[in-house]
Amino acid sequence: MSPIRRLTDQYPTLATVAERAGVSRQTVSNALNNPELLREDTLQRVQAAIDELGYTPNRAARQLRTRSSHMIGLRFEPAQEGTSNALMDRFVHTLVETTAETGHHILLFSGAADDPLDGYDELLRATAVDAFVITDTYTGTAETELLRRVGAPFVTFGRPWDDPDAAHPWVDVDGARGACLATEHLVSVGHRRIAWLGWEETSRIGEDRRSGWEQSMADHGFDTRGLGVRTTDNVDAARMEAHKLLEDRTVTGFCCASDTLAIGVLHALHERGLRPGIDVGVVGFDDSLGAHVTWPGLTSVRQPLEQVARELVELVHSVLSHRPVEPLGRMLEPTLVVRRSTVPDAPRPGTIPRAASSAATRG
Amino acid sequence: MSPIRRLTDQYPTLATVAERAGVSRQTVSNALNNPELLREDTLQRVQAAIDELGYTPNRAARQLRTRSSHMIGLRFEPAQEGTSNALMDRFVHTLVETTAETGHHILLFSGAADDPLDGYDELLRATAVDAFVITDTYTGTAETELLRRVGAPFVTFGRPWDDPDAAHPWVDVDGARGACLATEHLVSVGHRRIAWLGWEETSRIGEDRRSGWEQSMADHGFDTRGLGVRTTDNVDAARMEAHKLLEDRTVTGFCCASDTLAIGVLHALHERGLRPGIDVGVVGFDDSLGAHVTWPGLTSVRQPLEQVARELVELVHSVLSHRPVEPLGRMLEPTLVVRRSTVPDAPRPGTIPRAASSAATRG
DNA sequence: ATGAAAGCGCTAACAT
DNA sequence: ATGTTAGCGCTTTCAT
Repeated sequence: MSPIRRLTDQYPTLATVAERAGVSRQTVSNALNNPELLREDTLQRVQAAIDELGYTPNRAARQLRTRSSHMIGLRFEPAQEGTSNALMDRFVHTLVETTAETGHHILLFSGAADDPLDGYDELLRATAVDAFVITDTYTGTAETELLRRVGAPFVTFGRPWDDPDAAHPWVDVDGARGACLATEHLVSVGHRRIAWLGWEETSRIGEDRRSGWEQSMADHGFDTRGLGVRTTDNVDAARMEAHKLLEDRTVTGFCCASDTLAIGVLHALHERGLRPGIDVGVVGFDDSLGAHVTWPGLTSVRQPLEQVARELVELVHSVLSHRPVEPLGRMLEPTLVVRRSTVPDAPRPGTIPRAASSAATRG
Repeated sequence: MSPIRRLTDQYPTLATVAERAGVSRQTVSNALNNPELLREDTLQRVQAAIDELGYTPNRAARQLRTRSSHMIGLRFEPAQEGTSNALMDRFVHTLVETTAETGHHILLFSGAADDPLDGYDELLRATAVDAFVITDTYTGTAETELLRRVGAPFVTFGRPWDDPDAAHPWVDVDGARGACLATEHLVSVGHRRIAWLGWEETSRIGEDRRSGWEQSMADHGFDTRGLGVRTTDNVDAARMEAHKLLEDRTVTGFCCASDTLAIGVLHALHERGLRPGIDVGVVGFDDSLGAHVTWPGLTSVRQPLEQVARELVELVHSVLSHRPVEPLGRMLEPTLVVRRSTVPDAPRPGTIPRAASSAATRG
């Protein structure tokens, strides 16, 4: 239990501790950073002084000397009305916890919405961060090119889609595999005519996911003609596309690129008096809040965001310690969360849990 | 346009700029921090050198000297399975953007789940943050007491419920007013027998919201006996309570403490063949993702989280510059977002938007 | 209006 | 195994 100390006091410094322990400042520093250099009894004496005084090294001083801030930068995009990083949340949580294990912190920064590079350079020049975690690789390669050019350490959530020269470590989740899991699940509960409801063709991630459905269908020898539909990621757009597809009464399965689209399908089923999970099977992608609470519960592909975060942190540490990373990329497997939109007797929908923060609780 | 510079080079320092501009280091420092001290032509020469070299002051050095990190700490709670700070997201976004305007950044940290104080003290001793934003005031006053005791600057999202001695600035949203809005809305569309479905009595926020419903009902002279129910914040629990309430066929309105509870009510209506917005009106609280996408769209109380964030940042600046804050607390008004669960011809449910980050998009 | 000197708290390099 | 010296890049104070 460290003693209470007011901010207006000076916090203890190395010198304070050194005097208290009757050693030099350097010895205290060594006790912290190279304890194996100290004799056992000296170490204990120093440690006692540190505890008594409640000493914690001044980050600024350490950072100035070592040129390492122990900060990892994460750009938090400007919020747009209606957007939400609900999933990001699981990811960021784990990022914060994992980096904390090595005394690192996450520094959130923003940048001009129209400039993906804004913010990075300044933090580097100010030596405010040691490395970046980038989560926007699907938008293009602008950030990664910039950071490579200036030699800044970084890792990405997302494979380098369009950049064969990329040499940075990355972690990604296999979207095609996710769609494959979804399709196989629909087949296993008896569906044969399974539609794909996905994003526009310009979405790399969307096309990747779609390829999993195509592959699965082909493996079973099922015809996909007329069953693959692309639209905007919107409940109502999906609802309307679903109505069109459902005019073909043989269509009984929907594999969707997102929970939003899947929920649109559920709306269409509702309007037609079709029973989700009984008459028609629907699978979403994200395992978002909507999948948890929507009636009657939405089966969805879930990404291992926690594992993504942990592996990214591991990669950051490798990069910072100049350890070679081999292989450069790690592809993780999504899983399927089964609910009543495909299996009638699956558990009931759960909660929008009261989050740990009051902002969520009160919301 | 600043020149490209590799990390392996040294970044330019004050000395570099001074040499380039033919002045002393101090003059460059003044150009940055007290430009009014310089002669116009000197200032321009220095500014030109800064631009040419792409100079940005080293944060560590500045921080060591000024004892100000320009960091604001925000504790990000450990993630628990199934929890989500979906709403936090809007809040944090705005926090990041607003603090950026004055060159501040948000530092995310974690702490042991079982110790609300963990993490704060260490950041203070390390002089890693200038101030904290606390979002957990409903859990108790442990953090605020600690920070007050050590004299650390902080502001809170949430009024100091149990702490008459609190002297810190805060911003909160009037939950009672939100429930009042919801109740009045239900009355305005013709409901008279309006039930309250809320949290357990131990929840201060829950009781505050409930009081708004009670007040509104009383103002209209409506009887609330048997209509106020408390349960856990869970879709299924709410579904079952709703069924009980709906056995009284005169009950046609539900005012809920959360979207989760409201969605549970919608499930119950569905199971009874009752039409939301036509036979029964339902209002949630949060305007969460679930409210956006759930069928047929959920009317919900929305908190001005963006404004909360902006006001908190303003308060932080006041505290840091020792400006007196008067009044200490600011209570903001929620608004009502009307959807089809109360008004049949309201706009259709929208999207779970693809967020700006790939983590969300891919999720 | 500009410059010189000192020092924030730490650690790397070297000396003992 | 421990101590001494120097200096990271900046701003504050004081001198010019």
